[in-house]
Amino acid sequence: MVTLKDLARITGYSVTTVSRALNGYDDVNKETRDIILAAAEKLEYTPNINAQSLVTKRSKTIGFLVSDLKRESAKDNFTFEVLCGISEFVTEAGYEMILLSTSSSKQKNKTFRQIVSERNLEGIIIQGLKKEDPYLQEAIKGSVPTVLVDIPIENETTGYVTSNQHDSVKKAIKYLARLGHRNIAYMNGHKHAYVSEIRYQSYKEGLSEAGLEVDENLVCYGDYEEEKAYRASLDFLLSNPEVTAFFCASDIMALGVLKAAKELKLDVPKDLSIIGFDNILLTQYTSPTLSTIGQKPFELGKRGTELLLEIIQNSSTQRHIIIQNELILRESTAQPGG
Amino acid sequence: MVTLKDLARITGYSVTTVSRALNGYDDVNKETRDIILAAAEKLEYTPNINAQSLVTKRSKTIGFLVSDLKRESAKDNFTFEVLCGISEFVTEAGYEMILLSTSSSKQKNKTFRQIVSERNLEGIIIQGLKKEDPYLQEAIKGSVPTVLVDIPIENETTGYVTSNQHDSVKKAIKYLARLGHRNIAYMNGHKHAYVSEIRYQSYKEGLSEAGLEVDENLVCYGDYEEEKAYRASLDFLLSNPEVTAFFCASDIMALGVLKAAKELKLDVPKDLSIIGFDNILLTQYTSPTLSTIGQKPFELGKRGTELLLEIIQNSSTQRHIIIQNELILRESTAQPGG
DNA sequence: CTGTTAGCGCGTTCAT
DNA sequence: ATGAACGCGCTAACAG
Repeated sequence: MVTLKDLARITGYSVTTVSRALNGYDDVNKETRDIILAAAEKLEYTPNINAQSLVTKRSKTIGFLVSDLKRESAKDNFTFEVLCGISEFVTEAGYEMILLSTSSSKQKNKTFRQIVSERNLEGIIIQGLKKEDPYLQEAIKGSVPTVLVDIPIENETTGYVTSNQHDSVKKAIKYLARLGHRNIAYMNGHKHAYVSEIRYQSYKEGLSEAGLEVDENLVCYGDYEEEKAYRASLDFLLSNPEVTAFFCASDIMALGVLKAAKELKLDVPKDLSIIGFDNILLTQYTSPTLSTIGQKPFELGKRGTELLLEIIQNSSTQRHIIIQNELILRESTAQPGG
Repeated sequence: MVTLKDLARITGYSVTTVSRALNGYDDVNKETRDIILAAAEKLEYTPNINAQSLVTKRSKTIGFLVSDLKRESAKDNFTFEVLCGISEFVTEAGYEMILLSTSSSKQKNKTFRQIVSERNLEGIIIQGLKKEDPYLQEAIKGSVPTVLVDIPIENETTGYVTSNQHDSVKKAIKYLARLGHRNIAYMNGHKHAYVSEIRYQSYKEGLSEAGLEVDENLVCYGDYEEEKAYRASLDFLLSNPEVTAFFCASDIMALGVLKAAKELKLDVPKDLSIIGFDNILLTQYTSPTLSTIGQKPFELGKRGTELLLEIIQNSSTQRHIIIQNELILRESTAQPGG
């Protein structure tokens, strides 16, 4: 490892001068700078960011905090796409990202503030934490620059990125209504997620705006899991034969509904239309292919990082960014009866 | 941020004593220790790892180096699963992981060694780099503890994790032969990946051991992309109607072959059997569902991290770990002709 | 323009 | 059993 001291020794200048030459200060002789730069290049000098951050308080590092990354999470390429988006922008900006996975056991030992100060993190992006998660609460109250994915809360040091879920869900519901569907069911996820609430509200508003009545009995809960959605919809479809369309808060649950429909010999879309949410890769390969609301998680990650760095540098004019979703129509939607 | 100095001021002891009490040295009075520990707990003290690493040279941080994480990589849940595995073990061991994504532009400015020393990384896990990647070469030659995923190279400071690709590919080929297939084609990926070579070799050996001749003309190249595999196999199947089975070096390419078969009105598996590699989620949802060789990327990540930490601590007895794959038979394989 | 001094937060001699 | 002094690699205040 080559240090400033090494460069100082070799070039004959003091550590201070070397530091200033390298950091582009203009109070250093041009020739001196050239000599130092040449030496740095030759020896492949890179500043030790840890040492730098100790004095400047700027670690050039942000954290990406996600809920417990277990084996099962691997299916969730939403998180991964967000991650890729973060990675791309963070690199461009000369920062690096550290992956933080919460686990309940860990939370007992370390507070959010500790995790941040341990490594001088300049900011944090949070995704997938449940509403009541203590880390989330701490992040919102604290003064560490934070960007939330899909959790619409903002304050002095907190911003968020999300998609126009409200509009896009309403659009999907109204689309179904326009096709002629009158009994449109909703498969919701668990109540720990902010998005469940938003999507549910939007579903109800969509119905209203389409002139349809809201019937609380047409709501199922699938916990964002295929298996649970499958079982829930199996029962549900049996006892509610009047339902001709299902809007699901996630594609994974839509797969469960699709499976249940097949089990019940219901033809999709002839007997039952299905719309999911996320546009996961699978939706293009099921049979029938699945209509869905497409999110752009990569963009969420990228723009979220952008926002975070703005908050860190105090150069942000706004505290939230909305990415546009798109309604993607495939084979799983049609007029009732075909 | 609460520091050792703060604790010293509050408890009335010196910084040195506080440091030793917290680090479990036994040359400190029990009462003193209790007082200090209580204060630390109360103030939620956490050591600043950056400062620690400056003096101990142990940053408690490893890097996960992957090839350019672009928007398209998001489909690749192999990488994500490896990531999840790393995350799980790294956390258990009190380490943290930093995500490093290479890009050719970045490589011009920074050498591998620089990336490591910049943040005092204790070790690196490398996945998905091409054979000729300069970072990979540097990693192997250098003295930074390194674990390679699916690249069988080992030396004093380099180890690897991989799966028993050799055996599992041969097993798949011999299975097809036992079903009665005589003309088994191979869809290879690009030549930049080590695994392409290994799988190709194993394919040939599998044929030989099954008493079948190796015909170089039965090899296609799909670059690990669905679209390319689709186009390559479309041509190929037209001009090689005797082929009744296709072994593919990845599921993604198997999807391309499946698409081509449908395009050509070939029934899978009656007219054409297909086996893929990876066991991606999609393989369970295609129609027909896809037989494949299942890897355990989560395990690769987890065990790889385990190995890396052993190399770092110099406690490793071996330098490589092999995870067992499994041949998963679904609907895309049958006897020729049905 | 350049060097000296100081200190970020921490662990580690070496005294006492 | 405890503390003073030093240094990790770096930037910043001040002097000259």
